[in-house]
Amino acid sequence: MNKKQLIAQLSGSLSLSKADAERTFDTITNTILDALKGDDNVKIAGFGTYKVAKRKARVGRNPRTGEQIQIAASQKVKFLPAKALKEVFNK
Amino acid sequence: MNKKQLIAQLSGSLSLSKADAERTFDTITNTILDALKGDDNVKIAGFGTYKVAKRKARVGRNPRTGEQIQIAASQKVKFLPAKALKEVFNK
DNA sequence: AATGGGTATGCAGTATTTGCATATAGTAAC
DNA sequence: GTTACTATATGCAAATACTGCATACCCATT
Repeated sequence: MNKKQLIAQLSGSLSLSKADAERTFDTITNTILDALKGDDNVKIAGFGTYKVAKRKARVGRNPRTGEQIQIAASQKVKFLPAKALKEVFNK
Repeated sequence: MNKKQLIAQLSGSLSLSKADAERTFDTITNTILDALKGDDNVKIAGFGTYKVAKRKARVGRNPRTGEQIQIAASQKVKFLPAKALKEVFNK
């Protein structure tokens, strides 16, 4: 399922136009992103937690040449599924 | 930021009552979950991809006792941040 | 306001994932 | 239709995930 399909489905479920559904959806993702940018974890009960994980610098490798390279520290968004979410898939 | 705070913020941004904002948000998460339950990955351009990762059974260990234990196969939801999302945090 | 419940943390050791460069193929967005 | 993004594939080192369990904590619901 891609974003377009998701929007189409939401449009139906929420009785919104597709444009409105998309705007609503984008507002939500932007709100979450803004919180994360502010180094604020986002906890959604029953769904999961978004958090920014700091990754240390380390040694990597160019798989094409085999050459070793230094990889800088970076950050990425992690999503930790809530307990309820795991149970859905393991029953 | 927890769900309540997120809902409050969305309520303002979207000019919805908190009850409506919450219903909208729940509809979205449920839609995503339903797709995942149907073994369908959810790709949100510019945000990320939710996918169900199947984990094989394997041998683990109780770190308290050192005892070896068999861990059953399981599934969990993985979120892979999109390229745009990584860039936000590494600039 | 209180209480129950989900979540974070720490612990040890192993299994798993990550992420590098880069091109291509496929898909999605506009 | 054309542009933009994403998945895939490759080898390999190091970071991280995962497990049971107890504690502390914060949230949600009554």
